[in-house]
Parts: sequence; structure tokens; C-alpha cells
Amino acid sequence: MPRVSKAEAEKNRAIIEQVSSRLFREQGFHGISVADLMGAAGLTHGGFYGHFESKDALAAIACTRAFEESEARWRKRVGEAPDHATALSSLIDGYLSARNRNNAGAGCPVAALANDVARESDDKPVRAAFHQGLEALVDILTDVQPDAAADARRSAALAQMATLAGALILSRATQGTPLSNEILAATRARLLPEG
Amino acid sequence: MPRVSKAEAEKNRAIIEQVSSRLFREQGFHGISVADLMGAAGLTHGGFYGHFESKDALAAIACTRAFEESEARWRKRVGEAPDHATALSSLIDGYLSARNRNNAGAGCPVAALANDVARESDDKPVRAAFHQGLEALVDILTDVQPDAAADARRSAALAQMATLAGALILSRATQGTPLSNEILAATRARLLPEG
DNA sequence: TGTACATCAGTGAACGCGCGTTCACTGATGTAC
DNA sequence: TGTACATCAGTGAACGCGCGTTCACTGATGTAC
Repeated sequence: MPRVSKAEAEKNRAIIEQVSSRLFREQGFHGISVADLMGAAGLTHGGFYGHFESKDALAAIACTRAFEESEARWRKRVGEAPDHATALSSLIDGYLSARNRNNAGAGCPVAALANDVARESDDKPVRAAFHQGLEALVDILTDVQPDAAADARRSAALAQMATLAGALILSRATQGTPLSNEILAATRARLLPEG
Repeated sequence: MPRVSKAEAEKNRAIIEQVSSRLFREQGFHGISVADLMGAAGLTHGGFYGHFESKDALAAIACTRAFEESEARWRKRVGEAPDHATALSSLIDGYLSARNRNNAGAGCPVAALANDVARESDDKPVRAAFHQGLEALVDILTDVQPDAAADARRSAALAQMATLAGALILSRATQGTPLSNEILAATRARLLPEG
């Protein structure tokens, strides 16, 4: 069983990262153990430190992966829209959906990880990963704002990002009650007054 | 040392609740241990189960306490304002301040606990406590909305609550970077276009 | 191309530690007379 | 009011358990000839 080929080892590493990216978003950095992450990747826990320096290091990598995933999805949506206004509506509609709320592991790391990241100390690598990922998503939102001065577009994008993440977090915290859907609908109405 | 008077035992219980309300907001429900909570209250861990059924039960109580504290602070602000518009501005300004961002333990439980609550299973008592507290804060926000139909005011309040909590959470996750202040300022500008 | 051997990816037991919870115990409090 | 005693708030050792991390080991992979 042991000593797998270099290609397979590389694949195993990718699987660990992918699985961790999902499970960290679902359960938090401290809500899932190294042994469980490895188990979900189909491996035993001992091999973990052959791939990663520490659990904290993997957290940063998994966070970056999650942002890359979101970024790609956002860019795809924007690319498929005929204009900026449609792109923005499409991003907002996708974000504030019950589907997104119910599947935190596949969703936006801003909503899934912000609270966890806020509690990590400044020297933890995941903080830098989160910051960089957040800037990338905000940049996409800035690009699809209505015409205005650059700083006004960025400011609008920042406030929208906060609103989107906040609404998703609150709807998850109240999942199973009518309030949960109410929050999504009210926020959609606020951000898309025309639709 | 042991067998303290009934009055003192009551006081000790209140101290445990108060200290837990702060420390849970700062570090999360799973970020602080029963022994540390009791230590912060000046007691040893063994006496915990004389006061509370379980750590989960205390979490719900501490969550309710935190909401009561916020609710009282909000109501005080509203009471001191000459009109609804001023009250709303005052709430938003207080919420989106660096002071509030830097002191999660004394701040809004919506921003501090939403992610934790979202990950608790449905049967955990803290979920009901959070839901009830959130409704109470939303009710206050609804009361100070500009004149409109009741459902429009509630909808606006829900979206504002999501925006406020989201902005605070994101500014905490990026604390120490310029982005953190930028988020607060941009969200303030969005919610208070006149100021 | 075939053989001998060094490498090293993955295994699973073990490390020290902290967790939530339980419990026998202590001795001041509170009560019955 | 004073005394005898039951109560019970708080202590600290102990419980079983899971955590992140380490390490001796295994045996297929990859390489040197």
C-alpha cells in the first residue's frame, strides 16, 4: 500500500486540499480534525505532514483555493453577461440564493470563513490568504459597478460585499426559520431595486 | 472556602454568565473552555455543573445576555435621539466604528456569533436564543425606518442588519490592514448617504 | 532491457495535552428545636 | 438567643476522549549500472 508514485502523491495532495477547502468552509478551521480531513481524502492521518507543514499552513492553502474557486465562478458569470448591470445582478442573485445558503462548503469563503479568520492571530498565514482573496472578489465587484469615479465604484463594491456576506451568514444562522428566507429576499430587494 | 452563602452563589452565577457572554463573543463557543470560563469568573471548573446543565446550555444563556445588552444599548440610543432619522444614524455610526470592531467581546452578538451559530446543529439551544435576539434587534431597526408600509420598513431593516453585521465581520477579519477601515467607511457612506 | 538498491509516500502506534463532565470531599451556611 | 446538625457551593482529582504532531516502519517506486 505505501510508497505511491510521484504522480499519485501529487494527486493525493490535491485531493487533501480540495476536501479541506470544502470541510473548513463547512465546519471551520477548528471544527474538523487533521485525521478527519485525511480520512475524507481517503488517507490515514500520519501522512499529513509529508504534504503540509502544519494544519495552519493547510488552512491558508485551502482558503486560497476556495477564493480561487469563487473568483473563477464570478468571472465566468461576468463574462457571460451582456453588460455590467446584468453581470452585477447575476452575481447578486447567485449569491443570495437558498442553494448557496444550504451549501456552505461549496460557497463563498468570505461568508464561510470571515468569523474564523477574525479570531486567528495576526501571524497565522490564513489571514493573509483571506485578505488577498477578499481583495480579488472586491475587484470583480468594482469592475461591474455602474460608471462613476474609481473610488466611488470601489466604495460601492465594498459595501455590497459586506451586505452580501452578512446576509448569507445571517440566513445560515437562522436556517430552518422563516427569517432565513426573509433575510435573503430583503437583501436581494435592497441590492436589486429594479428586479 | 466552599459553601458560600446563597446570595454569593447567585452573584457567582451572574459573574459566570457575564464573563462567558464576553468570552464567547471574543473567542467563539469552542474557542474557550469551561475551565477557562470558570477561571475568568474567579472560580474553579468543578463548580460549573452546579450552576448550568452543560456548556451548550450556558452558551444559549450567554447569547441571550449579549443580545439583551445590545438591545438595551440600542434602545437607549434611540430614546436619546430627537427623531427616527437621527436615531438610525446614531445606531449605524455606533455600529460601524473602530471602537466596536476592536472590542468584539462587548459588541453585537450578531456579528460575533452568527458564524458559530450557523454551524451548531438545530437542536442546540443557542440557535433559538440567537434567532430571538436577532428578531429583537431587527424590530428596533424597523421602528426607526423612514415612514413606509410595515413590510417595507421591516425589509429595509433586515437588509441593513445584514449590511451592518457583514461589514463588522469583514473589518474584523481584515483588522490591521487598510482594507479594514475602508470597509467601515464605505459601508457608512452607503447607509448614511447624507452624512 | 534487467537487476540491485536507495528513496520516500503512506501507515498506524504513540507523544503530551486539553477538552467536557463526574464525583468524593470539605466546611461554612442555613435550619430545626 | 443558642446549639446541633443537615445542606450544599465550591474544590480538585479523575474519567474517557480527541486533538495536533512525531516517528519507526513498510514495501512499491524510481534510479544507477
